[in-house]
Amino acid sequence: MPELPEVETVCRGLAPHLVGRVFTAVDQHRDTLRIPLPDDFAARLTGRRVTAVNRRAKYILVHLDDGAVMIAHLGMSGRMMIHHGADPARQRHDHVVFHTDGDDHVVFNDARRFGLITLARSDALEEHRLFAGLGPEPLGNTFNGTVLAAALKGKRTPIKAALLDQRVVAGVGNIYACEALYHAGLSPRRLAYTVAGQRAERLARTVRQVLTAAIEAGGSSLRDYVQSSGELGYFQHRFAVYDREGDRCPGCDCGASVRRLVQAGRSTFYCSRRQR
DNA sequence: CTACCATCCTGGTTGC
DNA sequence: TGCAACCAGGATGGTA
Repeated sequence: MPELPEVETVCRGLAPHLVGRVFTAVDQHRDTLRIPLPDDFAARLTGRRVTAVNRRAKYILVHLDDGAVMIAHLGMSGRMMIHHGADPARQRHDHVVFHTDGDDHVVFNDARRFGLITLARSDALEEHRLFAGLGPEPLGNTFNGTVLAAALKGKRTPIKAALLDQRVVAGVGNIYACEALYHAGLSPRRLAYTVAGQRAERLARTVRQVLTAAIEAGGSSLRDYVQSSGELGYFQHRFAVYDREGDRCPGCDCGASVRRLVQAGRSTFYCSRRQR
């Protein structure tokens, strides 16, 4: 489920249930997700109080009172679900259950196991191998057209692929790359280095706008729940092009229809009239 | 550098 | 209805 808006939504859903709470027990049902869980994972969390929950790129960060941080990535199919009251029956693909001293517990479920959970020191996060090299946060105040153009300079790869490169900008995935390019009027095939100046300004702006609008909508729910509460995000109803092959281009009177192409093994949706 | 491919894994949808 | 092929929100590593 997860690009930046979905991960942000999950963090906001988790925070009220975790911040200030103590992990009373952690049930670990699997040793390895995308990477192995740390040694003594459950023991290192048990008894710790959560001080904050936030996000970097598509990573969920759960900060603990001993200076450790739990890093979680949802991959393609990961979910963090909040369960109230007594333990419900374990569901298929529930890998870790976090019990707190509150009324509820959090379950990490991931059918495909492309997600990961690990631990790091909060004072060394930016040097952690998962974070070293990540580009700017698109909703942060360091991201703008100038910064984007600098990251794209000299890159002869298609702009669509460049937006998916987490070193260029952190947190954009397949859906929002398509949407941002559409709103910027840029062809997904355009070579990245040609996006500079006004084009880069425009693209930086549309990336920011589409992500912000998606967060306000609670993210997008395709096949899965997004919000930890189990509610559905609804930004998918506002997609201009993503998964809309054959639909009329929605934003103008160009009369063209949305097309699909494959780039770097991923589907790209676009309007060839509007996007140049 | 670049493009391209395969890989990790499961499940839902589509088409015959 | 059965079954196989194909597709999926991500990231990485290898090859030419």
